[in-house]
Amino acid sequence: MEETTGLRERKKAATRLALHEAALRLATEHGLDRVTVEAIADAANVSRRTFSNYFSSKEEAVFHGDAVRLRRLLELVRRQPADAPAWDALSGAAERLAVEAYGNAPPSWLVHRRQLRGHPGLVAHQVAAYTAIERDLADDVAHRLTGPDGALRSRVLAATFLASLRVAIQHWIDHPDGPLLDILRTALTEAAGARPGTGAPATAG
Amino acid sequence: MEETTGLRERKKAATRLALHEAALRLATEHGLDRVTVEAIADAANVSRRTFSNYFSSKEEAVFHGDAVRLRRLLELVRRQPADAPAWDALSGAAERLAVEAYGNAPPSWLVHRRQLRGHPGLVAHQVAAYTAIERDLADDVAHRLTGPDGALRSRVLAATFLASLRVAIQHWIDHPDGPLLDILRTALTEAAGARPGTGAPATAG
DNA sequence: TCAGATCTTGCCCGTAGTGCAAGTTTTCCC
DNA sequence: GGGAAAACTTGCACTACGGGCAAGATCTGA
Repeated sequence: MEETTGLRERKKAATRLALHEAALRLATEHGLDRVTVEAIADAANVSRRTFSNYFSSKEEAVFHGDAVRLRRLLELVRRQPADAPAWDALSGAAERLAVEAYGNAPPSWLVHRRQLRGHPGLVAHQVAAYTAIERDLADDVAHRLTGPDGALRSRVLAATFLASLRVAIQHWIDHPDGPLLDILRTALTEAAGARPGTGAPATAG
Repeated sequence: MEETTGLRERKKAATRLALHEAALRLATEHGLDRVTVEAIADAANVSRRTFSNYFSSKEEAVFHGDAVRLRRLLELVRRQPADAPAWDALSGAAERLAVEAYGNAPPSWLVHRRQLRGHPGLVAHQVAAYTAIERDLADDVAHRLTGPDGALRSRVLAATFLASLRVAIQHWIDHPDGPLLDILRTALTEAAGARPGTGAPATAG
């Protein structure tokens, strides 16, 4: 827990956070496409040019929080027991994330997020953020797999896992009746056992 | 198979196709970010403004082919046997798509696609295109599910299925040793049975 | 304290996306 | 076949975005 960062680094973090929060607030207030980069920069007391030094687009600024949480997820996966099978490691890390990063999210956060739901440019960036770490995640779980086609199968695992996580969080934002953890478990169970849950496929013709 | 379309419609289709092909060709030749919308429009003999009437961005023009195939996939899913379980319907449709839409793709197509691999703006758009139909797909398979949490679970199914399909196609483009169908089956099997495939099926504690 | 590294800002340019209105092509119906 | 209506194309103008560049401000390390 060493927080011995220099002043410069702390200022940068503060600016990044200010831009992120300004972007989130303005986007939920007026709708993202009625908010200019300049307005976000103004709200964070920096120039338009400086905004570009931190984020490459409005969308990236809005989803900065998600990006942080996704990096945290990677960290959690790496810290799973060395002998845990791939899917167990992934779902274990996800459940941990659901508690530590979303467990005590203020209701206002949910309201904010629900405002942003459905905006085309935003969902595009959101899924892009998820798939951005797909390769890293696949690399991290590859060693937990046995059998042939490791590269392909670890990639499928990472992709389906991230898709499940994304859907679970989205569902929770839309229907916040109950903790995310319950929804996440349902989603991960469905993903892990698509076969038994839907009926026996048996080679499916 | 009625092709009784009017002249206007045929012209529009031709223009759309010309723009798509020009975008694909120029992007593979020079790299997408060194190609302007104006250049694509010129290559298709229309104005820059007309380009915007057909596609909202370069990326959309490049991925027009994928969008068409994804719509076709929806169609194939709807035509699956009414009593087929959800996952069977999805994988059945995917296997059909692999044959009919990718089965006789010329090698040059694979080369083109490999050129585009890894471009950040492109993968973002690609995954966005996939998730764009996620909701429709979920609605189409919801009635094939039994049990509680149908909305969530059908969404998870659609999302994980599309993720698997995307990964399979990507893997095939990167390693075209063998038909897509084989890779697809491996991917879908891994997705459907993530748990048993990865090692110990029983809680693995 | 001070030199070097790093960050911020304004300026500028090329590109993107879009409303609008005028001109062109296709359709539809008599 | 003719002519009005609908649909499409195009150029223009304007806003916004992203990023290179250089000058000034701020932080760091010795």
